[in-house]
Amino acid sequence: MFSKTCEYAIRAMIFIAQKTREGDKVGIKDIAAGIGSPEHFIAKILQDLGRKGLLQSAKGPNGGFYLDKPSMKQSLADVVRAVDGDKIFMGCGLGLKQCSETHPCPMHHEFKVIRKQLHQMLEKSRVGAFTEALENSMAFLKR
Amino acid sequence: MFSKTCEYAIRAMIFIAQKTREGDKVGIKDIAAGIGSPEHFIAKILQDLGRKGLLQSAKGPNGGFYLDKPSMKQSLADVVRAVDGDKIFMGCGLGLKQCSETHPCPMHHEFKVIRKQLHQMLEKSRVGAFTEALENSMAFLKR
DNA sequence: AAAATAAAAGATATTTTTATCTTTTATTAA
DNA sequence: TTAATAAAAGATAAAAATATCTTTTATTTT
Repeated sequence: MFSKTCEYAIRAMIFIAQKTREGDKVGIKDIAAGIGSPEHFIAKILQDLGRKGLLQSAKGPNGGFYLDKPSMKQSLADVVRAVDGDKIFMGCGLGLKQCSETHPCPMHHEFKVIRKQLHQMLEKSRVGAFTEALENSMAFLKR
Repeated sequence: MFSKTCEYAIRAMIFIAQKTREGDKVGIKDIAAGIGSPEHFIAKILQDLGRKGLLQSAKGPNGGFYLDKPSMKQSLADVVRAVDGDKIFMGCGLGLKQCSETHPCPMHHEFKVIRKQLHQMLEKSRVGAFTEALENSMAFLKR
């Protein structure tokens, strides 16, 4: 459904949000360990998310990644869009570039329903809103 | 959503079904031209689908690809499963292998709803049932 | 100021997906 | 039974995604 990069990004954002709530910044090693991703790979992904303003970071001792107030309120849809773009929300299910509302492919309307639901579901899910669910199963962003 | 391979496969199956309805077998070149795919690439994909029994083919003059009665009734879900496997229907939205009904990731239940709908939609769509929709817009399986 | 810490950036490597090219096998028709 | 046709199979190539390693820059603490 999403690229691996995007899956890692979502898991990392949720993980960082959780740590931020606890009042901590969190380093790359802890994030990689916490979500079960390759360390250098998630580092690259977070650099990119940082540049795009989806998360905050601080260099040096006691540094690490964290989320400011507005970042905590971002939706999973925002994360997906930043990483994979909006083709999952907009693109044709059969990969046809010319497919559109006025010039629909044979499956256009069927896919439209699914996409819309996926979109709404991801828009509703805020990265900072997983605390409760995660408290018992923090281990769960791994593997 | 699907791999490119899978998108081509779906488009080709619908295209072949249409030609079969018209009473013709159809060659690789026509298929490639008809769905806007690289010729050799779709050839490989169809070879694979043939081996798996999703379509039929005949070598030699007047040969080509076609669908027998049972093949015409296959669903798009069958095609997707044959090409991309069932991870799109079953896998965790966040890419977590251990995620399951009894040990769900934070987004498990939300994704479940979407997946189920996608699954049902694809199960309902038969490769042989696009004729009407396509008659006016056959050009549409291209690009 | 110097040493230590941690992210940012840059470069390289591996794997997977997508695409292409060539040869072989089966079938038909003349 | 030979020539032509068309898919099957095999081999190779290019591009994209995923992963790793090294160097640099910014920050903090001593």
